Amino acid sequence: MPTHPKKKAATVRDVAKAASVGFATAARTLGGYGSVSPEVRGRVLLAAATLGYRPNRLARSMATGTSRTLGVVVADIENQFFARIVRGISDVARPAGFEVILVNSDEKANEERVAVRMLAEKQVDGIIVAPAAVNDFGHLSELQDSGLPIVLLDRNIPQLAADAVVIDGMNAAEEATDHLIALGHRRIAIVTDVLSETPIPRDFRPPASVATAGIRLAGFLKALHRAGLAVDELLVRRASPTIAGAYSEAGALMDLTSPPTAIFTTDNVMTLGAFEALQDREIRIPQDLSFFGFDDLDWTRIVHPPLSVVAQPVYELGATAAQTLLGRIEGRAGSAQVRVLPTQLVHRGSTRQVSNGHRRAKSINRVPVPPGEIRPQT
Amino acid sequence: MPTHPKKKAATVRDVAKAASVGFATAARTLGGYGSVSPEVRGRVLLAAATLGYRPNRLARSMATGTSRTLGVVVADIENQFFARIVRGISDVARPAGFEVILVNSDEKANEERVAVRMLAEKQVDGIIVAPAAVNDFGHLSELQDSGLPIVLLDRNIPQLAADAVVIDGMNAAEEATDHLIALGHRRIAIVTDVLSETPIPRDFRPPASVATAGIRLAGFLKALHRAGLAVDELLVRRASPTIAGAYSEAGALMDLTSPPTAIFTTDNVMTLGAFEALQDREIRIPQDLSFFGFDDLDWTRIVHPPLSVVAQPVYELGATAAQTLLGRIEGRAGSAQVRVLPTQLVHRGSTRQVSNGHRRAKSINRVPVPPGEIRPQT
DNA sequence: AACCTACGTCGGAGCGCTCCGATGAATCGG
DNA sequence: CCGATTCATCGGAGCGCTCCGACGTAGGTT
Repeated sequence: MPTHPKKKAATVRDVAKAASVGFATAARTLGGYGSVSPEVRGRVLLAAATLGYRPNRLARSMATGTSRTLGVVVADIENQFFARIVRGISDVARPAGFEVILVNSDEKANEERVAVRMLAEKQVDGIIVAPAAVNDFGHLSELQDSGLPIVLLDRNIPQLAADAVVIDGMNAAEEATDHLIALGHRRIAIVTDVLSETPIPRDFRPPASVATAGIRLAGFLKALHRAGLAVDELLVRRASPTIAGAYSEAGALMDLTSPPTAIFTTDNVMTLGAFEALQDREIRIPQDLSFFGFDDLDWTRIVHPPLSVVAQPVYELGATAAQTLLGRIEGRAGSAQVRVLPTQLVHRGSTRQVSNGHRRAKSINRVPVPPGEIRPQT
Repeated sequence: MPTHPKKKAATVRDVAKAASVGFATAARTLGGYGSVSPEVRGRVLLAAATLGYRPNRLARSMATGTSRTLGVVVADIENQFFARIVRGISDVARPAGFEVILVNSDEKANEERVAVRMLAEKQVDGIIVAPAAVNDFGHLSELQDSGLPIVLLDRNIPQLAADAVVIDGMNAAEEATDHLIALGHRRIAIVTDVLSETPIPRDFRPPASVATAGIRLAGFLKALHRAGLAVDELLVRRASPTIAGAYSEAGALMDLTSPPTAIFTTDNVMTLGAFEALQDREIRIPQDLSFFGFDDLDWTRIVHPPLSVVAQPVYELGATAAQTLLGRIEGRAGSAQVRVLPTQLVHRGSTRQVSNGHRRAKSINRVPVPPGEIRPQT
C-alpha cells in the first residue's frame, strides 16, 4: 500500500473510451446536459461507475464561468452572532447547490479587502460580507463594478447601492432605552464598542456613522433626547470589542461617584462582558441595577436573573442574505434593496422600576413611553 | 450605469498584448514564477495595473492541480465548540494561503458523505472532518485511496489510519467523575447524547464505540467501577443532542424517586440544557446537587454558581488539525498520527462534598481519589 | 420518391492558466 | 576569435470540462 496511491482520476475522455462513445456524448451524459439516448446513457454510466469517475468541478467552472461557490466574510466566526448567521447562509446555499467559503475579517478593513479580492479571484459567484468599516469600501464597489453580486450583512453602506440585510438597530436601541426610561431610570449607561465612531452629541442627531454600534448608540441617545434627559458623557462607554473590554468599562461605570441605575449593552459580547463585571462586583440585578442586553443567546436565559434583551432574528439575517444573493446570481435585476428584519424586546427579569426615590417614575413597563409623559430630571 | 457592467476581466493575454511582450512572459511575471528581466517586469506590471488585471485562481488551479482550498466538515457551526475549532483552522490556513470551505453535517453520515464528495470534486487540497459516524466511513477511506489528505477531528477512526487530533475524552470524564466520587457522591448521574452507542455495562469495559460521547461515557463508567460503585442505569441518560434534549433528561433525573446527588454532562450542549433544567426547578447548586460540566465556554463563568467544567483546548484542536493537514499537503510522509491534546479540570463553585449523611465522605477535593479509599456503598 | 425536420452523436474550439522545450542573445573561457 | 554555457523570452501543449456547429440517420410530410 503506497503512501500516495494517486492513481490519476478518470476523466470524461477515459469514460468515453471505455464506453466506446464519442467524447462529447460521454460529457453530455455525465454533465447532465444535452440529450443522449437511453442505451448510450446506460453504457456511459456503467463505464463511469466502473472507472470510478468523479467530475472535476473546477474544470466545469472553468468552462461555464460559474463556480457554485459563495464567499462569506464575517468579523469572527467564534462570535455566536456570526456563527448563527453563517448557519443561516449555509442552510440556504447548500440545497441550492452552493458551497460556502468562509473568511474572518476581525473587523479589519484590510483583512476584508484581501479576503474579498481573493474570493473574487477564486471566482465565487457572489459575496456576502458584514463590512468591517462603513467608510472604507473601495474594494467592495470595485467588485460591484466587475459585476460580482454582493450582499451586505448587518451593516448597510448606502453609498454602495448594494443589497443589504439588516435590523433597525436605531429603533431597537431606542425601544430598549425607552423601556428603561419608562421604569423611571434617569442615569442610564450604555456599553457599546469603540467601533461606534459617532461623536456623542449634546442633543440627539441622526447617526453620522452607519456602523452597527454607532446606530445603536444613536438610538439610545435619541430615546434619551426624546425623554428630555441630558446625556452624561461618563455614562457612554466605548469598550474594545471584546468581553474583557466590556468588563472593564462596565466596572468603571460602577466605580463612578454617581453610578448609573441602568445599563444597556449593544451586542452579545458587550452584554456578556458587562454582565460578568456586575456579577463579580456582586451587584444585585435588578434590585441595585437594571440591565438590558442585546442578542437573545441561549445563556441569557440561565444566568441570574435571566436577562431582558433585544432579540434579533440572527439566523434569518443569514438566510435572507443568502436568498437575496442567490436571486442576484440567478440574474434578478432591479435596484439594490435593503431588507430590514424586525427585532423585539424580550422581557425577563433583569430590569425593574428604579428604586431610589425618583419622582415621576410611575409608568411601568409601558414601551415606548408616550412622548412628554416623562419629564427631564434636572 | 448598466446593471451588469461585466466588462470581461482582463486576462494574461490582454496584459501581454498591452505590454507588447510574449504571452508566456506576462504569465511568468504575473504568476510569480520563472525569470523575467526588470524592465519587462515593470512594463507588464504597469499594463496589468492599468487593465485592472486579476488572476483567475480557478484557471491556475486547473493548470497546477492544486486549489489552495481546504474542506472542513463539522456537525454544526452554531455549536460554539465547532465555531472555535473552525476559527483555529482558519487562523492557520489563511496565513499559509489556503481558503476554507465550510460544511455542516448535523452529525448525519449521509450529509457528510455528500459533502465530502462535493469537496473532493471541487478539488480541495485536503479535508478536515469531525466524522458523524465512526462506523460509517467508506466515503472517507475512498477519499484517502484517491490520495486526498484527510484529518479527523475530535473523533478518531482507528480503522481508517488517518491523522487525527483528539482529546482523551475517557480520561477527562474519568477525572471529573473521580472528583465527584472524592466528594463523597455515590449517586452520580451522567447526561450524554444518544450518539454514545455504548451499551451500559454492569462493570466497566473498554468502549465499543469510539464516538466522542461513547468515550466520555466509558470514562465515567470506568471511574465508577474503579471506585467500586454499582452503575444505576436510571442515572445514565442519553439525550437527543440538543439543549432541549438535555433539559428534559436532566429534569427526568430530578424526578426520580431517588435522584442523583451529582450530575456530569459530556459536552457544552448537554451542560447548557441540563443546567437550565436545574435552574428552572430551583435546585440549589452545589447545596442540593453537585454539577460538573464539559467545555469551558464563556458563559460557564457567569452563571450561578460558576460551573466546574472539563476544559478542552478547542481552538488548538482546530489549529493543530490544520497544521497537520498542511503538513500532509506539503507532502510530509509517514504513517498516520493521532495527536491527543490535554484537557484539564477547572474547579469553580458547582460541586461540593455530598451533604446527606454518607459515610466515608471525608476526602474532599482530592483528585483523583486514591484507589481503594472510597468503598462501594451497598 | 424526394424532401424536410428532429434528434442523437461527434469533434473541435475555447475557458485562463502553468509548464516545457525551443530560440536567440549575451557572457565567458581558452 | 569561436564554441560553450547561461538566461530572458517565446509559443504551444496541456489541465478537464462545456458549448457550438456539423453530420448522419430516422421519421413524417407532400
